[in-house]
Amino acid sequence: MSETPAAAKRGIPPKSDFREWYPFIVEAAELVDKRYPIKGMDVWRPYGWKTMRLIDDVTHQEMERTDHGEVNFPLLIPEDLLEKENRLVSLLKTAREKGVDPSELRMEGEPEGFANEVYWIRHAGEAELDKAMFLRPTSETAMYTMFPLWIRSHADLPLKTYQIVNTFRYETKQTRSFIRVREIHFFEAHTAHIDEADATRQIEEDLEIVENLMNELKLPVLVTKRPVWDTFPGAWYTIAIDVVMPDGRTLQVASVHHYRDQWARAFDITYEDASGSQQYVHQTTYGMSERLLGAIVASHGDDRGLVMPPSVAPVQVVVIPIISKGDSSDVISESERITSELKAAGIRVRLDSRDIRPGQKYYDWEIKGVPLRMEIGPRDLANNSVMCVRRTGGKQSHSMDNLVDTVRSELDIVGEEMKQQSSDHFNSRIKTLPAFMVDGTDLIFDQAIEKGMVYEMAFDGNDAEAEMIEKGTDLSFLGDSTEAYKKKVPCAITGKPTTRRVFLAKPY
RNA sequence: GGCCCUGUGGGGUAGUUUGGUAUCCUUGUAGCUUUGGGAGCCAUAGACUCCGGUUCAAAUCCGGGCGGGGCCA
Repeated sequence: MSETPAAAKRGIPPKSDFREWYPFIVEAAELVDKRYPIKGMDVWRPYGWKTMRLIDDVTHQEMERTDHGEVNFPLLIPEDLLEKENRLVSLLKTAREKGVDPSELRMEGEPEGFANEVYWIRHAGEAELDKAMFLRPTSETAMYTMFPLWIRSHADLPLKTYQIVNTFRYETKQTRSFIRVREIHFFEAHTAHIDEADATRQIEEDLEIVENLMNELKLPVLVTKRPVWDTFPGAWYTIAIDVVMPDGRTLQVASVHHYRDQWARAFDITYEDASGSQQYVHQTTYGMSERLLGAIVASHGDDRGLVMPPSVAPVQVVVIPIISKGDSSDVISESERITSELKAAGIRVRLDSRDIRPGQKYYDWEIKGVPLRMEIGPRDLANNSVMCVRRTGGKQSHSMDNLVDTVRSELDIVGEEMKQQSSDHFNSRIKTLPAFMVDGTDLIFDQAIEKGMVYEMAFDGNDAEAEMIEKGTDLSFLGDSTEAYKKKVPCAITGKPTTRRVFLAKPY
């Protein structure tokens, strides 16, 4: 990919230099302003916030469709609830360790959970508080304090709730807009069920929601069950959704957790079943964040700027009048007319009537990723036509008649092209791990491991063997693909036939 | 968590070694030209991260805070 002269003039780094391109583009497209003086806390600008809101709209629609109720919990959580969570997490950790062969154990993980990365509130004015509070890093403890009050009998189940709120994590590592931030625009769904099987059905519904959403955003994803050592603290298992970024590293954009009745036991969430006895509920959670926007920026953008999926583009169509001397009033009035016609049809359209040259306008809207540009000049007017330019490429004159239909189909084409391009990239970044031999703790590969790739392999080994592969490849286990191999394949390390299909990658 | 590097107009930079007048590009604004389907010219605006120290004098040297980047665990 080479830098276009126009892009160079505007100072846009080529996308192949992703580390430079990404931070430049999020500011140049006016998604955020990073100059706010706290690390990892960007200011959302109107264009960025509108995009996020449109992504949230899709989420809301899916929640509505699946009968989740929206709630809104307080930002602050009292200290003792965190201790409750920590006790649960360490209890589970111990249990997990007991159930596994010690030789297979991995000596890592974070027994403290979120404790080290929460923001504390210990004072009100100068006075120290009797009861310290913290800013939610996620809302399990807050919600599960209320769930026992809401759940009495089996008739109250399933309880399906969600909220879209800001959460806080004190990140010490390098922050990056949308990808790693300290104040997170967060979506979390929390459900409670009558038994494990019903909770499992919820997990399936969640994955269906993920599929719908990713289809709207034109993002191909890896869906994997995380390895035990990478499971969310307190979860029975975790299914994570990762996007493959332009540099081949993966970005986790969503995760779904099956808690079984583990949290219910810690928070005493019970219901009375049909026979009159008390039972613990089984719970799930489903989380997503502004990383979705980060993935859109990274996946679809090009050397000239962003490319917005039509479903969430704040401006789907920009109308640019090409003014010429003399009879410019016709061009302007016609531009206004088609703008209101499209607006009336529910299309997000903007008329750019600024008194600057058209070329300047093209650059501005290109960098913002507007899917469709319509140019109207005297020549078009004479032919009863408009010039349509797709952000994904292609320029075509269309009749002014049936304009709404034309725009809809042009937007669909942009969406299809985005889908095609992102899945081409996705497929080109996934390879089968080359065969290797084990020499002590070293791995000797037939072919070199390429940087910037996601590798898949058949795997049926233990944790120690997994760790050896991670060290030997300098990649991390994402986990078991939800789409296993159809036929049994020999495990890459033990040779045992297995259908387990594992992905390895360098995660963000 | 440990170690190293770094901070100059809105954005990107030169200058820091050797202390004294801050460079260029971009952007903004005004104007000229072009009369507009991705132009050019001129003028102008705008900066040394903060606090302290050394010094006649600090962007420059020293210490600390805050911010940014990298490497290791």
